[in-house]
Amino acid sequence: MPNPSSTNARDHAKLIQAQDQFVASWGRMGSVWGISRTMAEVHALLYITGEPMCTDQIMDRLGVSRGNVSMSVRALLDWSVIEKVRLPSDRKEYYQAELDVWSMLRAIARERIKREVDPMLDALDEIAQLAPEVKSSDTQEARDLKQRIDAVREGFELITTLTHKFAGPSGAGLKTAAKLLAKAPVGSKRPTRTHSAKKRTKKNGGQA
Amino acid sequence: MPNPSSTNARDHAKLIQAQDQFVASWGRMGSVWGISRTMAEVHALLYITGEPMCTDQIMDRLGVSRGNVSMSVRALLDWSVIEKVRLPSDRKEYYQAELDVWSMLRAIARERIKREVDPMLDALDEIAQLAPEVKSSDTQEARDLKQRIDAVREGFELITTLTHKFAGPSGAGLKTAAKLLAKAPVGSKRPTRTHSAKKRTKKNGGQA
DNA sequence: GTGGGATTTCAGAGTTTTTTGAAATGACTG
DNA sequence: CAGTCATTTCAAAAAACTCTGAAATCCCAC
Repeated sequence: MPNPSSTNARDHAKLIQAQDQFVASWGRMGSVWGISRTMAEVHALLYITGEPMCTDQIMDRLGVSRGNVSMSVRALLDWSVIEKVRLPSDRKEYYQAELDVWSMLRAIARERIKREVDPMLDALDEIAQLAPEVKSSDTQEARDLKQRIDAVREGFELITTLTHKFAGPSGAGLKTAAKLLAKAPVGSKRPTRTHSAKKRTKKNGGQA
Repeated sequence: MPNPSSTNARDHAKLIQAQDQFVASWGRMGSVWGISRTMAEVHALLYITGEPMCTDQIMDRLGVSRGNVSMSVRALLDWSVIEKVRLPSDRKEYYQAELDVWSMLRAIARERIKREVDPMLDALDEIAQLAPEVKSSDTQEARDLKQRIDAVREGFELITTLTHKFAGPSGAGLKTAAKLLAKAPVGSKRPTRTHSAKKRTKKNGGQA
């Protein structure tokens, strides 16, 4: 590279370095999110640069295979955290990240619920089919079992509802939610021992 | 322990089956939480039965090795979702699960933040060391970079704060938080059921 | 159609995580 | 303390997961 202004050249290097480091961290974290490292890195790269990039650019910058980029990009499109862009000058597909962080965090929350909580709820529904038969000869054991399953289900249903409300595609407000909570007084450890929330089972199209 | 009259015997089988299925689901989910399958299963077993159990009972019921049970139990103790119990009759250690679901969910949230968000925040701090040097010759690119990193950091910091507040060891209230949110009006949107009946059983979003 | 690149797919190689099992250590009792 | 049984540790095996690369497919301009 020439030195148009030596200061700019140095700064540019720093900038690239910062970007790379961001990409690396995000990638490391990906594994912890149940996302593959590459998928996380691709996303990080598109997010941090803000530029539309094509497959080859991504391959080169991250040093991963074409196939891997293809699969990662596909998944990110499904998650709707990146989108296709057509550059008039070029025949290739370009990809660009959604630039609002909150939409990104929302997507993560949404996907996690879909992959973690929902299947569990389905399973609980299924299990509930087995348990209720124990109604006539209700041993203590049987009643306890049902009670515990319901407790778990209630918790997970609440979480799902909240996620749909705040992180759903309509997306009004993960940020809103956060702010609401941040300023809410955290009720002192007064044990409000009501186990109120009743059976508002909003059974989605689950199995069984 | 139970005293099965022939009707009870059938019910008892169902009960065991329901327990096993719960354990299996929880275990499957474990991998998705970054918990090993066995660790999740041990916890599920102790939770769903509610009984104190010793290493051998757990081994037999789950069909895993002694070493594996030992390590899983240790981790669960560290997370404080189970505790040691001494039975006067027996020399072995027995383990028993915390029976409040919310304490369990809280533990999960707490651990996840510790393992996912905190390291990311540290990384962002480090990256922020590189970026600021780009202040004088501020290209648009440089300013964008800083702005994006800050946006991410803000988001993650908010999440951390909230988790400490609501899921921290003092633990006042994941449930409280959920309730606060559940009744809060969401932004401009009326609480209509527009997309309520969404198919829960949906294919995983194309993740490799 | 046809040619030439862009994209997708997927079997197998490579990597990481989890589990096993047996030896080492610890803990209690007589 | 010596014996017995419980628990922990850890190297190596097994399982799960991710990535590669080349062949197959798609897509568009001519």
